[in-house]
Amino acid sequence: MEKRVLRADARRNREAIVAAARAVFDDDEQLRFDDFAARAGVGVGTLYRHFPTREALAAAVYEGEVAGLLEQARDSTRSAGENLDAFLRGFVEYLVAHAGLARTLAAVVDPAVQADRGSELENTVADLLQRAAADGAVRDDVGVGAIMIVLHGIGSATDRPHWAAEARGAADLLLAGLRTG
Amino acid sequence: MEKRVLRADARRNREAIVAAARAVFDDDEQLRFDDFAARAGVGVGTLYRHFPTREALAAAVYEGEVAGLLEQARDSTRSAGENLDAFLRGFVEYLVAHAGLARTLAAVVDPAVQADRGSELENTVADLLQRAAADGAVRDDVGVGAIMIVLHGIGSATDRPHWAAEARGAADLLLAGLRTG
DNA sequence: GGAGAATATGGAGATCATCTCCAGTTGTCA
DNA sequence: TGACAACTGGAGATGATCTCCATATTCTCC
Repeated sequence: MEKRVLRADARRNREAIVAAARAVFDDDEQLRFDDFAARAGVGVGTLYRHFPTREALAAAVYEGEVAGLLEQARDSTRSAGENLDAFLRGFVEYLVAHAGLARTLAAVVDPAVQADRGSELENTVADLLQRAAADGAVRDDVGVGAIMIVLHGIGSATDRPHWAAEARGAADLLLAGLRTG
Repeated sequence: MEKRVLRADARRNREAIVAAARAVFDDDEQLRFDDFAARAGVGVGTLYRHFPTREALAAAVYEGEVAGLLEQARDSTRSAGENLDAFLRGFVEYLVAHAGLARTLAAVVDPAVQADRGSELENTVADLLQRAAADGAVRDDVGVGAIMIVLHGIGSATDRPHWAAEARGAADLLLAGLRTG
């Protein structure tokens, strides 16, 4: 986890790049990596300094996107079981609504990277799961990993003809499986 | 579905390429596409004529691999429910045992391609599912797509630290979800 | 507010994987 | 065995990726 403070121009450029990349991904445009620089009004060198690989760029976009979702994750007026349920369904709906983004990110974000850094997404799901299990709302012998795998599957299937419906089906299956004693 | 009969030398080369590729994938070697040709003792041109893209090559390997698994899919001494259960668990075990292969294939075989051509794998799962549902062994409101998505997630998660365990966990969840009324 | 020191920039061009093309070889069939 | 179609191999064109560094911008401290 880097601590270095970026110079003002560096931060500005970094943000411009991420913003441009998010737009490109969301539109599902297929762009040469170099062109992301042009989109952001920045030189190639700058792009590469901030994001050495396509993956790094995708990870940065991903982080920003997920942050928004995580905020709604915990709602104290609901039970732990309801929270888990709502979050997972919400996540799937988000993916469905942003297929382009989901496609790019799934294709490009290495699951191992997310796992290594204990991604916030995974931590949040782990927490929701643990609370729901403690409440007896779901079984307690399932790891977060299994859930992450299913989520990743959903995110990487955007090209399937009836993806949206199938994604919801997979989520249903997942939640039904969790509720099993 | 091609019908053309290949000349003897062409068939020989094609098979050599697929065999070499399977070995490379299984060892999880990262090779320039051109080098697959050298591995198979064949010129680059030949490689490209048979397999215009990396995906095409992966698909050929994939087809060969899956064929083996499908043979064991139906066992008339077992109930439809048991068959589905056994096949899905067997598939996961196969992936676990061939992580390198699973990684490459998942990374490279476009899910849409599989879906378009009604891949044999999908057809088989659909059939097993339908029979199990008719038997009342599993719910009847789930499409194959949902299952394929989970399987794809399992196949693409090979880089996660505790992949094997998590893969089995995901399969458990899937099967438990299917059994729900 | 100005003189360094530190940090960041951009884009020309090196590098390297991908893919095409076709002169030559091999297999097939009568 | 000859004639023709099918197939081969690999040199080189193509085009994306990434490096390098002379120049520019920001920061710090007096």
